[in-house]
Amino acid sequence: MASSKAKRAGGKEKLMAAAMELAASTRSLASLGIRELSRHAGLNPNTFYRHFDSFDDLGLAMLGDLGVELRKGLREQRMTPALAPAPNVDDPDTALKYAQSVARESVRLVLEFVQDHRNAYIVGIRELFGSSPKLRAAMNELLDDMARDITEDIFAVLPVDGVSKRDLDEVAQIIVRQMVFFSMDIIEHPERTNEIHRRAERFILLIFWGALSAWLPETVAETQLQFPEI
Amino acid sequence: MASSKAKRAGGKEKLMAAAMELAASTRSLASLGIRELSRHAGLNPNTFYRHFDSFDDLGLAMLGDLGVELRKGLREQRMTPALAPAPNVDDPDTALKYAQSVARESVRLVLEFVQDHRNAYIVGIRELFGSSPKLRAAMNELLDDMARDITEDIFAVLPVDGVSKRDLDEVAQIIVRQMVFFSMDIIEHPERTNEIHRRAERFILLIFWGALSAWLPETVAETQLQFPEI
DNA sequence: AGCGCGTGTATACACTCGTCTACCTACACA
DNA sequence: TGTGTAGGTAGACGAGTGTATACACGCGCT
Repeated sequence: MASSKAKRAGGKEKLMAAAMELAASTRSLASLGIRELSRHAGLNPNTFYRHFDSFDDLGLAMLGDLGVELRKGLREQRMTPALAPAPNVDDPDTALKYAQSVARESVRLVLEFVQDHRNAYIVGIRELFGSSPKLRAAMNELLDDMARDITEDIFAVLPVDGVSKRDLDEVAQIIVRQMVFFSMDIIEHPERTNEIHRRAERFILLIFWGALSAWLPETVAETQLQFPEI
Repeated sequence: MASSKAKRAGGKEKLMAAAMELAASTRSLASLGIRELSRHAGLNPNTFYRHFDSFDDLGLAMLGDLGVELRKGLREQRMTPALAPAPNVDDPDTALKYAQSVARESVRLVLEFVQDHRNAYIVGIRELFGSSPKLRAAMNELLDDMARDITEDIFAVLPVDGVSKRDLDEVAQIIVRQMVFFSMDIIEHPERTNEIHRRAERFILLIFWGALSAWLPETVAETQLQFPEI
């Protein structure tokens, strides 16, 4: 890779990087011009055709990259500090503290990732509701995959009886989708980071609280659990 | 209005209608061309300049229209059938049924509105995450206003002690935002209408269930309320 | 009657766009 | 050593773009 003459030095990557910059700061992916893009990448317009058939093509490549990086980044850090000590689910107090720390840790993880990959995220979210059906579908799939990741992780750690994977997945999807909004909030208002983290944590605990009360009412009734103040 | 010669016949409205069609079916608002737009509206390109300074201008006008129509449509139907009989909040069973019918009615209302205003919704949601900061801000404001509407309505009907308006507003915002996704789901998959309605209802009940258990735990503990099967 | 103004049109100019054809160069491999 | 091929460039074409200037019509004034 990377020859001495700086010739074969990955025009594809340059194009994708340029596309990310332009799409994040200026407009949607589909509305970029081939010439504008190549100009920004310091390449000849025709080079685009060497690597991509269309802008959907380029978009799919970018979302693919974002997806693997995101899921990898989240997965590899998921089973760490907060989750390492397998909790005693029967003791309500530790279970609550455990859930709270997991929520806090997960929120921190995602939102920091967002800020570290600002441009990629902007493009991704934009295309989630953008004009290209292919990109919309790809982005939706990515979100659903993330939800499934969450579900599996939870199931692996807490194989709760009486809660179907299907129900859990529905909740996970709700969370992932809501995080899209929180991500956008933090991108647009980085100065409100603390508030946004707090709201995201509250939301997650709230929905799990609802799920717990709905699915395992006797557990909640028996133990006088108190929703934490956050 | 509307002269005999069909001359002064509202080019502004024609342009906005054409913009809605094009933006919904083809691409984002900002990437429309003036010529393309006017052509689609059957007007001369320069006519655009008579009415709008920029595409942001046009977008703001469209979102403004969508906003008043949406909020009006929802408000005027809010205090109807399901809510008319003021419920007995102290009787858990009727309270639950009440909440359930409100949720179902609200979901139906919103999602039917979405399907009746498909194009407007597509444009609105697209610009919510689009490239124009002004339009993003306007759309976010619209959502927050809707959340405030909900909060006020709930407070008017159920002035629950021990629950702050601020907390309730946070939940309302979560709901409104999640409904954006459900709206998109129903636009993209109208054949799954029933499933999507069910999921939306479940979500709303779930989050309220969580809020109830979190804020008023004794109420839930005292009465053996059961989360409904839906 | 005369005038101003809001609205819509016609034409023209300079520019950018996507894409086609042709050419160049470095590497892989036989 | 020769050759095929992937990656990158150059130039040109016609079509479409934003917008400026100038013109046309109808209404509400005074």
